Amino acid sequence: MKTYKKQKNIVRRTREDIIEVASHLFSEYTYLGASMSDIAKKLNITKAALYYHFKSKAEIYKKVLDRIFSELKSSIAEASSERTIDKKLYRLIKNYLDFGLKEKNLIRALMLKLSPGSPEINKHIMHLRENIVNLIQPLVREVILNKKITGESDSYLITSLLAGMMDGLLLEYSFLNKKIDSEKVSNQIVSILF
Amino acid sequence: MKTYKKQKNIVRRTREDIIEVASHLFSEYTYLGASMSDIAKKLNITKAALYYHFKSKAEIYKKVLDRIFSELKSSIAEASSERTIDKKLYRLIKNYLDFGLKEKNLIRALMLKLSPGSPEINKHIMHLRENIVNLIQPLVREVILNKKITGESDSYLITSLLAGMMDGLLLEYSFLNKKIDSEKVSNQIVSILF
DNA sequence: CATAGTTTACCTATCGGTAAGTAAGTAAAT
DNA sequence: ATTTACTTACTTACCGATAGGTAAACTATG
Repeated sequence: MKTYKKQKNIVRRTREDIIEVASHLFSEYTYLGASMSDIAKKLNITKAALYYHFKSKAEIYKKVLDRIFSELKSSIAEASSERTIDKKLYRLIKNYLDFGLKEKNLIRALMLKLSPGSPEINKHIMHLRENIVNLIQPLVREVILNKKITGESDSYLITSLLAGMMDGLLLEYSFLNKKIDSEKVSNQIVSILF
Repeated sequence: MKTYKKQKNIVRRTREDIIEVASHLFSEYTYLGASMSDIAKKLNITKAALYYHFKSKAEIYKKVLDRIFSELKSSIAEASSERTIDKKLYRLIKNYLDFGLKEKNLIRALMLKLSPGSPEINKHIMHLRENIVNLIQPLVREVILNKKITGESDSYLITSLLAGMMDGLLLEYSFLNKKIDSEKVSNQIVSILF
């Protein structure tokens, strides 16, 4: 039996480093705009080394998206821990906005289907995107039920509006390089929506 | 002996044709995702012919964006012709949504800074984008003044929210390939916002 | 015949990706 | 303790394909 131990004293985190660096480059220049060479150069390794750790560019990209998604997910989950529904909603919005501001560019890929090219990647994004909507919708439904919103409203549309509003806002502000006061804006959205 | 394509009675509008075709390809595959060869192939001409009409890929792209922008602009302008403020707002939203649905993908480039690469193009988009906000904001301000919206609201934020909501919605629906009932949604937005 | 419009043929740069080689470490057998 | 077998984590050097772009020859038409 041959059990090879992992190397001890050296902290091996090349894979994570690659994802980290790739994350920045993809978010800045999009999937097609950032090349494997670019990523390698920024890491001071060769392109071939990337292919030692990942089997393709698409695989790196998917891992990048997965990382962003899981961060966003826990950020949204945090909101559910609030006690009152109003607070939940407020926290959801604020966390979402804060997250989007931090990850300025990459969230676009996740939200906005910015990956041309392989259907494989599109499918992956589609899947993540659905997950996000599913995270938000229950909370919105809860709010609607609680507030007894007027007839026409359905939770799907409201969720779309809410998500759209947040995404759009983030884009607007990141586009113009404006600062955003997430607390103020969150409050405004809450008061506007319900 | 080479036989070149017949081109006698046909109307020569190659430049417009190029912009038309490029528009579709850019919107479907983004700037980086659509190549000059792709454009040429779809037009049944050669790549070199493109360079007879345009000096670079970037120039074609800018012209494409300009065309989209002017269409959007007149679509927004239409709203101002309505008599009551409520109607204006409704028309603004509906026209914007309808336009966005028609030009599904390209509006993204205009709205969402999807062009990596040359700063030249980014600058161009920035400029168009500002113009659009400037078109919308006066109407929103008018509505706010008229409705005497509650204290905290300022027209810039509301405009951002509105634009964001519309862009976000369009993306959401185009992403999921859902049909959108622009009348219903427009009404919902109006009633939610004000 | 002049010229607008197009094609052919080609350029260089870069793309994603791969084959082969290797220094350095690890684990087990001698 | 040394050797042997093997792994890890790379590098070098290259591949075919394609990118944007250009020079020059060609063709159709007014």
